[in-house]
Amino acid sequence: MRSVPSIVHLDLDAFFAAVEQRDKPSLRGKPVIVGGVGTRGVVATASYEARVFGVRSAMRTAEARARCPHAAYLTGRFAAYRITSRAVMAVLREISPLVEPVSLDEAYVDLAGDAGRDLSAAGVEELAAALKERVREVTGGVTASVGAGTSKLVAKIASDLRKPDGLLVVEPGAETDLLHPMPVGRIPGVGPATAERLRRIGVHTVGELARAGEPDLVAALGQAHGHALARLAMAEDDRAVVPLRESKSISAEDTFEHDIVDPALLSAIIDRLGTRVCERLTRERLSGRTVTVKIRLFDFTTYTRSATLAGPTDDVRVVNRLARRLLAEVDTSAGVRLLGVGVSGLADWVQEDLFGSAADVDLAVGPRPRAAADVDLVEAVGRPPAARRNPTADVRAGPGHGAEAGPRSDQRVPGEPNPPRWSPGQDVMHTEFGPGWVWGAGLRRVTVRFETAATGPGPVRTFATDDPDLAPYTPLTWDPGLRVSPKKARPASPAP
DNA sequence: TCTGGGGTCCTAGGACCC
DNA sequence: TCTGGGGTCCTAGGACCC
Repeated sequence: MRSVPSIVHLDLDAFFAAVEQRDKPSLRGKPVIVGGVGTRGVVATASYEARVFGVRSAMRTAEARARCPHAAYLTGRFAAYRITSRAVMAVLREISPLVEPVSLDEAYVDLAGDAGRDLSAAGVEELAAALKERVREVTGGVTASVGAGTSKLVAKIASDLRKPDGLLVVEPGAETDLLHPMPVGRIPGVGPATAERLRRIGVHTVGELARAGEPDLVAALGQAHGHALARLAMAEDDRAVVPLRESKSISAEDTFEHDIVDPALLSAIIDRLGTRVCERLTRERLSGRTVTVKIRLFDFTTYTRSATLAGPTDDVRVVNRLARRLLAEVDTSAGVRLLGVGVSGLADWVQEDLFGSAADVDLAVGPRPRAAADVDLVEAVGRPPAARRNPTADVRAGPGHGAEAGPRSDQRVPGEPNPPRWSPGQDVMHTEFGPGWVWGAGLRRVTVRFETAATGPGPVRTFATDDPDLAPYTPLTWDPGLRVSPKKARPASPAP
């Protein structure tokens, strides 16, 4: 927790609905509801005029229609929201480079770091008031609620308290007086399930939460959640404002107007969803190893099935084939309400499929080949730019980093002992398995020397990427019985 | 006419490795 | 041959957020 209220939280009021009212003057002053308009739709955003009738986010659209039949019901125009959001984020970055967008309509700003700034409560309030005015200008009239305080928690709660179009700076030292009377559900991260568990141990307010012992909270909520809430209740929150968050998964899902039984149709939908995901992967220059299929049945029971490839891919054929296989693991004969496809385990480099085919990759489901650090790399060249996701590879690093070699997971024989590993000081690694991988995250060129028992010193092969910016993930095949020579026995560097 | 779509983080158990 | 602890990876599900 800081000594000055230098964290600002900005929240655009009823954002989607506000953009609609801005673009269609006839909607101004009227209830506007943005969300799914079908029979299974839910409300994404309700304008304040609609909230008067009790319409809320996440409410079924059918119920919203019952409460507020005269409202305008609109599906989202996300391109417009995105453009408006970008303009707001740009305004925030004029104030400080430390801007963390939480969603299209929400962001934190860290004012610390600018030594010359007046970070007194009065100074921050003046800045926030000017900020609200700038946001209104650049968005064409969309209003924002702004909170500021000594932590993310306090800034967020402050902006919540003054919605809509409000401003609150919480003075340092006043945090617990503000928080303690509140119901626990006001703390972000405390939803219905957590609130119920807390109620059962007699905790209803943040003050009671602060007085509860951490051991009791951990027992009721688990280690991470219990510990985090015990701290938040005492306004202890040192979470940083993180300007750049890397995405961890990309997914697409669809709820159907009517439940689907036809397997061929389900398969076709899986393909469509997988294609959507891969298009995004490609556009964002990402690839991923884990494919997940989500299946919601007619009765809302929900299954996920996932499988992890030996190497990352953004290949729509690979993703779709695997997704269809995962779909087949679940009995869908009674009707499917929702299907989803996701890819996680993201890397920001694309597999260079130099020696394999998509079909090979598809087969290579299973854990990534385990590390055999210090494998016989004759030479490894290339360090990725610091900005890239994969940190600099250290060829001599331990498991999980740098160069690895091992059998392809799909080539392992269950029950058989694991293949030999390379260890420092070892002269020769005998490989008795078939096809193998050499993997060098962050490397651009990898040279491997082979030596066979039969032929003596064997071929030297170099694997490289075309794009100097990319790391290779190079599946290569070597012959059973091949021996690999150690680094210390290497000859002069071979030409690539 | 019950319950969206895009995400993140956590837990727990099993496999496997050292 | 047995025992065991710690760590990582993978899978499935759940809570939560906007």
